[in-house]
Amino acid sequence: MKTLDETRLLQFKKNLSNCVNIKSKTFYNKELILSYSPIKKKIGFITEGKANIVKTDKEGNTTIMRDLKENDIFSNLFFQDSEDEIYIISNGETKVIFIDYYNIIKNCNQNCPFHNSIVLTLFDLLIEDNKQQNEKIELLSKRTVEEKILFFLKQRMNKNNIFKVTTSYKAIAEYLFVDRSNLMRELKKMEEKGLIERYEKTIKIKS
Amino acid sequence: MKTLDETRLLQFKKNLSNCVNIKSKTFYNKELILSYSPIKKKIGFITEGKANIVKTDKEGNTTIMRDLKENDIFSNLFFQDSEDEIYIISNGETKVIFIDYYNIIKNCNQNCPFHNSIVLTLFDLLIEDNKQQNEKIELLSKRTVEEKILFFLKQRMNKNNIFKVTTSYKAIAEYLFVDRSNLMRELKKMEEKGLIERYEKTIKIKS
DNA sequence: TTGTAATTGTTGCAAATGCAACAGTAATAT
DNA sequence: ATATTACTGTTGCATTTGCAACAATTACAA
Repeated sequence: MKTLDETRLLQFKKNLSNCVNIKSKTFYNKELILSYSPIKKKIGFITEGKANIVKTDKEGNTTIMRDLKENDIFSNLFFQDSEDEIYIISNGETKVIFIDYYNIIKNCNQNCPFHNSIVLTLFDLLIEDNKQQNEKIELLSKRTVEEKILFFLKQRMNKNNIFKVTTSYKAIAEYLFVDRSNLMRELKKMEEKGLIERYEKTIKIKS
Repeated sequence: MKTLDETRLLQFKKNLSNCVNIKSKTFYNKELILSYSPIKKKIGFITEGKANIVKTDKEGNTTIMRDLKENDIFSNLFFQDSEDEIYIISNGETKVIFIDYYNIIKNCNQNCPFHNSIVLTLFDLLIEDNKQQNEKIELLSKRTVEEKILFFLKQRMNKNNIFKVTTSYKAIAEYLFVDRSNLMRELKKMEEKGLIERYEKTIKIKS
């Protein structure tokens, strides 16, 4: 049984609007949702759309650290001060609720009836995020590009073993932290080996 | 200012013993602390010593996914059912407090005065864990072994730019997901380049 | 619609990396 | 004290990977 079902998330959103000073905001494609800040501690919750956690190092190399989607949370609390710059960037139209960290640790009102429930849901959302991070670490622990691709595909394929590239091969390569041309080359090899079938942006996993 | 200072962690441990049905247990070197289980949902808190999150794939390859130390939390809730097996293994003598997940989501007693505080501390511990995971992802996003080594060393060096290998080079290679012999080779190259100085298990970072 | 920018697909090549093997050393157990 | 096991350090070699460059295609904006 999932700990975070639709009903609970709906309740969560309702509670939020009753309890904490929340701010809701809509972003369009490639807008900055949140950047590292030790001052304004915020937790964000995606109610609609998608976003990426993007890192840029001092040489200007950009990597996609994480994909975020509806019902995922993120926070500048998750990042340490670093040489690299880390941003949350919208991927298409994205609606976000911002929750002030201090509203969580301090009870918003005396005995606010919603507070407990909100904190517990945030707790479970954090666990869910933690799980996703572990998956990413597991993905990156794969030794070869082929293994990474297979792990990635198997995680995302539907019932019919089909995965559709909704973003781009470029984005996938960035997500896997591998060279794009090498990703293409490996996909071709995998097709020759019979591991996958590929028709443009549709991939069928055969193993 | 740190959100999780010594005082607060001390209070946390005290509260735990007053509130939730906790179990404290001591493990010796290389013992199994926790494994994946969808039934018994537990959160562990390390009060003394160190541990590793270790993954073994179906070919038997073992990788160290994370290092855990005093005041870190872990949970089988953080892992999804997977082909690979994931365990928490003690690294030397390790003391752990186990907290039942259901004791967190259900208030242990009516209006237990400790509960709120415990949940909030767990919340912050989760954020801290999240941060550490992001650091690991950032580490793995580095393109070359040299970059990985430097990132790893800079994170762990002391005020005098010294890092002491307390575990083993083998363990570090596993943590960086790189070949051990290649790690040694790169260390040698880095020494020749003047990036580091090395005397057995003591490394001085010079950049 | 047309021009511009972004993505895809491909390849040669150099460099980085993993693998295997082995000797030497250190740590641990008997 | 000695045997056994684990770790360190090194190397040759094959393979994988990233990089650079380019044409072809697709998406997007003026």
